[in-house]
Amino acid sequence: MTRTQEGRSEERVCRPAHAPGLPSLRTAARLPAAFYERETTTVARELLGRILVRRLEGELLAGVIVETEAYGPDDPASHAWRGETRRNAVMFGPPGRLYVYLTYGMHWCMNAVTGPPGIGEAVLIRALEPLAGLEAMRRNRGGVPDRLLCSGPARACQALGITGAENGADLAGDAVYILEERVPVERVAAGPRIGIRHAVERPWRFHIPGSPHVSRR
DNA sequence: AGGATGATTCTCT
DNA sequence: GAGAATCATCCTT
Repeated sequence: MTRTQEGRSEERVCRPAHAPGLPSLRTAARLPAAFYERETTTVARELLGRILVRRLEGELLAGVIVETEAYGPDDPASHAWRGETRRNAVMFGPPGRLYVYLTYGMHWCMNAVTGPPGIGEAVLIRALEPLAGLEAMRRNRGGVPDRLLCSGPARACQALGITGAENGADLAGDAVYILEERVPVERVAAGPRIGIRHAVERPWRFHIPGSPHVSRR
């Protein structure tokens, strides 16, 4: 346990930014499009433990993906359910792109597009374990406890400064990218997705059990 | 042109 | 556990 400036007690949550064995955030290989061009639930599981990197104003922010949700195939809960529209068009494009949308008028959420072109499927990135650029994340998130910096799809986007401007970005590019190397993931838990009205029974939410950074403890 | 609707978060009880 | 905030998008007149 450590003490924050405000005196709250909280768990020590972050891996050392330069721990041995962690890849270089700038130069390490990124996941190729072929990784994403597979069954969406498989991609959702295998994104856990990968490092998502955000280049923001010359600074590198990063976090380990600890929670995801699969959307598709044949999924009434998916934005793609009623076909392609202007908002969800990126979902129907090539895999390995970022699909960013606005919900409730104020919250951005990000997805990794999966499956072959023409198929509208994606993986919602729901939570990250902050790894680098924590000062910027704290700034972007308004000084909440570190455990809450990226513990939800909109929180993660706010922490990383991801908005509609990043919609369609190539995840093998330089603005937002995901590394190929994976930190050890002991177990993966599967359960119902959060906040949806349709197809609530499908166990398409995946997370690393025990992580203090998932959206629900 | 207008109304309904969220893959959420925060604050309060 | 409930309610509000807040608006781009989508679907119906």
